[in-house]
Amino acid sequence: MLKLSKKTDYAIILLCHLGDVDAPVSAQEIAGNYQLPQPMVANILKQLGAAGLIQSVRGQHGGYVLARNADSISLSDIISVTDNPFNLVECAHDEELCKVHQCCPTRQPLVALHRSIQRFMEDTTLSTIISESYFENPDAGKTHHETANLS
Amino acid sequence: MLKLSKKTDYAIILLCHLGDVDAPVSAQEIAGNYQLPQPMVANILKQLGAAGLIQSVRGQHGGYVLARNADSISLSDIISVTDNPFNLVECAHDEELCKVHQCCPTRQPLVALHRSIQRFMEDTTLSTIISESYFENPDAGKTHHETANLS
DNA sequence: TGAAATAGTACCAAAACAGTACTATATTAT
DNA sequence: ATAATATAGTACTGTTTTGGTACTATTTCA
Repeated sequence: MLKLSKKTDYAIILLCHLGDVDAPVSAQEIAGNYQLPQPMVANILKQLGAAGLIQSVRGQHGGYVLARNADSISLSDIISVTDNPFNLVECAHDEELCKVHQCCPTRQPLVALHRSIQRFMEDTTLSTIISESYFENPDAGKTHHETANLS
Repeated sequence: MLKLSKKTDYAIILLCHLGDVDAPVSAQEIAGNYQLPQPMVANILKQLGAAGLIQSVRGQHGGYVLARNADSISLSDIISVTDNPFNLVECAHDEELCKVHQCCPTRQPLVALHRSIQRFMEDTTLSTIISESYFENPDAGKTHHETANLS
């Protein structure tokens, strides 16, 4: 289905939160804040850490902080970690995967759609997301947010 | 995952084919032509028929023809039938589905992405696809195509 | 040394996907 | 008439993905 996975959905929320504070934030803290399943949140944070999008601080009072500036983390980066590298159609990146690229009636336009989406996701950064969410909700800068359930 | 299902992939191929000929084409004929699994092709055609995108002709020498002009069948129409109505995030259509739309940090930008993709899929019609595929491959008008495997 | 955190996996149930199969009905050629 | 060739409708199944849990080890600080 053409839909973001919950994992990606959650990841965006977590990253938005991290982009919003300076001190390390723990998995438990975020999970409690948005009422998301704690083990899931922990796992996603581990993955985001392994991918280098966030940095971990171990030990008591540890947690996670963004590894780079919010405007250098794109939606595409996030999806690559929590979903997979985006591929609307398999042949979008590797033309040879399509056995009949010589006369495939659908490749050209689908690859065009793929590129269009890809570009959008590269242009949309965490800071875009954060600032847009502020626009919709002036209170979002507070420490406490409510449950979120998007995708 | 953010990927087209095989069903949608096949559906586009089938519709392209139907948009290319005037006489009714049978499921068997198309399946053989592209070397796609015949029962799948048959099922997809049934679905497309039930949805009103194509018209069926029963009995011997029966088959399917497009129910409307190729430029009035959009990618969005197709995906609605073979995948589901497109929903990048659940709250895109029904704001109330998101329990915290008041302070959800991700809704605004994701809905923007949703709309952008949605619009692209509405603007891309079967005739767009067919003409673009011709541009890539001048031989595509022939009766016989090779196996296609996109998504 | 114990509490609180991350690190790294391994696991599991439920849903979606890809594909098959079967029965019924319609149309046409013979 | 009836056999052949289609669609119509629907139910089924194996595999993969998704969503979520659990466990063990390690790090850090009070």
